[in-house]
Amino acid sequence: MTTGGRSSGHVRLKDVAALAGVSMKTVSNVVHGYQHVSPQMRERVQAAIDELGYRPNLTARRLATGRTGMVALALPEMDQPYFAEMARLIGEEATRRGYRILVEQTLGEVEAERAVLRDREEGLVDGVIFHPVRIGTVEIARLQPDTPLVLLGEAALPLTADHVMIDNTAAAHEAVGLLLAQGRRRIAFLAAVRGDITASTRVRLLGYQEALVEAGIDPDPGLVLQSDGFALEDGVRAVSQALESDVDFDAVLCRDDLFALAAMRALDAAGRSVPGEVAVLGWDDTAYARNATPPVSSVSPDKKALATTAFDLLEDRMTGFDGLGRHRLTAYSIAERATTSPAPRPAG
Amino acid sequence: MTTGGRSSGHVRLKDVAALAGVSMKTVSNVVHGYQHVSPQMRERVQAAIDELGYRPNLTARRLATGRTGMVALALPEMDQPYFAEMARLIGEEATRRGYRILVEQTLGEVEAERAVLRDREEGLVDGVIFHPVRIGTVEIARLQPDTPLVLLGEAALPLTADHVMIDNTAAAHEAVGLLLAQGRRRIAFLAAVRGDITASTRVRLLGYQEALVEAGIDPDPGLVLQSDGFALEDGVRAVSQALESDVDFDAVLCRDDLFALAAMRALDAAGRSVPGEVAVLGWDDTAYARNATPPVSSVSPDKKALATTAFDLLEDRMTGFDGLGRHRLTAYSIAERATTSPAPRPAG
DNA sequence: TTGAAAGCGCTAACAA
DNA sequence: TTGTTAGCGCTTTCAA
Repeated sequence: MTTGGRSSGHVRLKDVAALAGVSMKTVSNVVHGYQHVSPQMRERVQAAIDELGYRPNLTARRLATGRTGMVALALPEMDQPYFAEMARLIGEEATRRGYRILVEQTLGEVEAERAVLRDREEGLVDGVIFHPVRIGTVEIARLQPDTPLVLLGEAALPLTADHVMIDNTAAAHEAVGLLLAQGRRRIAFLAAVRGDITASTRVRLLGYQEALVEAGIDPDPGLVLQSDGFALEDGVRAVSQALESDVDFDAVLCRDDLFALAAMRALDAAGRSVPGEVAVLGWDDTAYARNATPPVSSVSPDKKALATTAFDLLEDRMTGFDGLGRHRLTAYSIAERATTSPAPRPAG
Repeated sequence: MTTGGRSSGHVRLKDVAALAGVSMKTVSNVVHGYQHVSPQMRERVQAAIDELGYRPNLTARRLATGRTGMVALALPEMDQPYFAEMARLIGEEATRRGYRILVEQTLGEVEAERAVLRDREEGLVDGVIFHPVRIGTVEIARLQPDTPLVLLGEAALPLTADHVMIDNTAAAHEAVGLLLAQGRRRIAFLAAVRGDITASTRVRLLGYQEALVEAGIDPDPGLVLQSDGFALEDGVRAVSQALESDVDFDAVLCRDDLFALAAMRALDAAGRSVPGEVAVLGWDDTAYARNATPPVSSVSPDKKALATTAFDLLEDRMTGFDGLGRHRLTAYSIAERATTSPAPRPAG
């Protein structure tokens, strides 16, 4: 063993073979830890590898094997806490299983989402985990990618691709049930963005209604608060306006934790106490909710389970499974924190 | 033009050439939009491409060109807001320049960081953008990767690799200056994690001291608050303990926005008003700070500039530049929000 | 302007 | 157990 590695640019398998005086196959065997290699042979080859500082060229290996060892993760925005947390978990899962992650940000643009399916990942990755927000079931089915595909989220549920999510309707139902059990009666739903009702909103709204009706309460359309966009300020404005128009509510279920923070801010500005006068319940149980003061209650999808399940399904397909799309529901819970405490405390 | 694409598994360049009755080179020319191709030829080939639904195999292209079109982004954790936001920006920058991003989470583990340099990215990516937290200058210099490398953060500044950061000492200096200008005199520094003083902390602490001395104030070691870890709870505990031990301070500069939230929570629990009794200043200007109520002031590195500069340097190297490491400082500012307002309001 | 063919570096079937 | 060699699919020099 010499002092490692000439800093030369390219050391090829062939070079190692030449130096060790063996065939490429033998070197390959050593590189792969193949069983039937005599110890002395192994040592000789390893010495050559060390001396030259040889590293296999992964691209070449890929071309030869047809396996890339990479999985694409396509999601709207990496910096939204929910997606950031999912990305982290999926990344960890990937590492555990020997894959690497290629991230594709769609930024919620239709074209970018189409591109994910259409031509972007060709031969580049072994599979794709995709959280669409714009394109739906039909289009995905039509684009028929031949790369294994697993979908996340509520936007698209084609029969041809695997899919994982939590039961949003049930979760919303349960969330409202919790608020009802705590004595809330006028429960607002801060979820809809004007002119842009997402699939998630739709299914959650259903659960919201179900729970109310079940409790003998007539859903009041005035309690479905609409915002002009997805930013914090949009949420604040929506809640503030409701407050100013004397919309009467004692709880608000929010589309995500950001909107829960928005509700907190609007309520704070209006001098309403939380949870005394108004309970606030977020969605996704992200760092936003956990780290806020007071800590915000939130519907908590089991993100680890989502990540694991998605990868399970994907790995099936990457290793040959070719059946119809499978749909999995993973667990969720409701993280009860300070903003939904049942014991009202006096205002201000 | 027939109805597009047989759903066959593999369509090769060769197949297109055969169908169009031309050579592979011609097909390749069309695929690449090469100038000198007669219109009728182009049309004929394009028809064949459409008919077969041909998509170039990127892995093969890579092997042939030696260019992968991918850049690795190695960072500790994708779900920490600062890194999430950087990842988003770098991702956008990559898209803009025609690269894709391979994300490598080191989770702050030494071995993972070593692996980034050592053998993980060989032939897989054209370059690496790496934010180390564990390994330092010397080790990076020793590992000498032959892949173009640009470093982010304060941990390592080898002479051999490019590097981008903000001037942390100056920023801390300026931050403390701002607090002083607002009349604060007992400024705490919530930055150090016991037994794990990071490079960032070190340089910021320097700026903190400089500013105090400049103002004729003797730095009080008791005002350097130490936590037991990086989590919110650790920060809360550190601040609460200081409060309980009657450490007297009227401002606290935090190592990151999470610790600023921690300070807010501890202060809130102790009934101290912010910014009335205590000003709070975070670091990184992440969504945590922007979306909290009240909005938290924060030292704001120009993340866009960091991302752009990092990519500029990297692209230089990927296209042949091979000089010594270059070091760039990018802009920062201080985002003044509600927690540092100079006008104290009454408590409670 | 288009064609032929030699790689890119590795893998794996087949031989020895 | 080790060696030979034909691909993997695309690019690109050199010729035509």
